[in-house]
Amino acid sequence: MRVQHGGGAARTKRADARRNEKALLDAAAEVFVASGVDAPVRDIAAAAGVGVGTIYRHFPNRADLITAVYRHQVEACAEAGPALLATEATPYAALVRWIDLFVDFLVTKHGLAAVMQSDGPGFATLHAWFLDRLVPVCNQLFAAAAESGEIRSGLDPYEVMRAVGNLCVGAEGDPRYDARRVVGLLVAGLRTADRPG
Amino acid sequence: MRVQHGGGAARTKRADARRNEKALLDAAAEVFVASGVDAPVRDIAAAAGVGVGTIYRHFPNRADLITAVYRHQVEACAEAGPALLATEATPYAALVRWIDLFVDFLVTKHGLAAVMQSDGPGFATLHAWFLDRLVPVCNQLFAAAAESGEIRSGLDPYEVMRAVGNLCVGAEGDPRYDARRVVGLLVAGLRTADRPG
DNA sequence: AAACGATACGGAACAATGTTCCGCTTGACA
DNA sequence: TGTCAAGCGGAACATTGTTCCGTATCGTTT
Repeated sequence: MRVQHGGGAARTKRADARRNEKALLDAAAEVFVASGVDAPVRDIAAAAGVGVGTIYRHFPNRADLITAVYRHQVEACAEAGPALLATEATPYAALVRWIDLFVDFLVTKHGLAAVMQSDGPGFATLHAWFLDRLVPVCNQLFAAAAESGEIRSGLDPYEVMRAVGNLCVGAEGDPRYDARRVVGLLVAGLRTADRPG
Repeated sequence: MRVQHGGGAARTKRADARRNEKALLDAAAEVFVASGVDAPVRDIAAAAGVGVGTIYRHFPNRADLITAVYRHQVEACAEAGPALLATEATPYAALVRWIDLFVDFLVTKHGLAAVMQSDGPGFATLHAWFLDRLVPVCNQLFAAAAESGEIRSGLDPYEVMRAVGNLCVGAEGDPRYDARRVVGLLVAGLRTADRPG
């Protein structure tokens, strides 16, 4: 008899399936580091020692695999927002540090930023998931920094997050382009024209 | 006897070849408008009424075709720089208007911005050509605006141009993301913290 | 006008890559 | 141990950029 059955509860998965899923996630993470996020599906399958069919059984498409690989890190970034707000001297300082965190995350994953704004069918999911998770956090930081008069009001967190993501595209491999620096410029543009103090 | 021969002068091309090249450029321009810059090569060939081989005879790869299609518009944008500097009230105003021009150009060509930062082998050419032509113009505007104390000094035109290009990626199709607005934020970040007047 | 050779053309064929399909294998449970 | 749904491997398919080569065409020469 099944451990769980019916009633809408999650079905137990076979042991080999669980094992393969983990192998896949680990292999994908390694391959992404070595060859970039746009590494061929076949390479990932080979690295995990499974067939391509197995990938697609666990992850409906490439984007879902990418999502799964980075889920924890995005989660950590999201959770860092409120923490920074509590820790830093001012809301604006917290905002700056949080965006730094996000930029570091994107820039250190070869090609992740590029894939984030790809308009392929499956990537909409990835895109949406990232933003759904992070935009509310950004919104909270914006609200606090606007409240303290350090940044303009009326900024759209979604739009700014997308802008920051876009600015991270193609960093790495071009010593003349520093994503952190240009994001710094953008964040400077967020400040109120007339600042208190 | 050949009209021109030897001595390094350009070889005369056959009449049908010239005709096909023009047909190709016209067809490509139309297809790009209708289906985006990432339209399949076959579609362009079909629209021009030629075989794919003919495309590759005239343009070594997709990127070269794209370059050829937009050459005139980029040229016009480059030439607008000095003109604006002469026309507008202040260098900063000229800079703002010029960047607007560039953003409009990128945003109205579906997918052009996206392809600009693709790291494919052939796209390096496209990328390089755009920047080679526009960075000096930007540099001139920056120099003037820095001179008048309206923007920070030490800004790298190449880096800022790339940033603006990146910000244009994926505009269109997302009513929540307005490239012009976020570029405005970035440009605001260029201003000196302490402005005269 | 006819012949000829270089130029150009068309589209089949190749390579890379995401995705689907299906016959075979295997783990879980009776 | 027998059964069978869950799971697996990898061949096959679809799409797209690019190359190749046999054939057609243009421009020149006779």
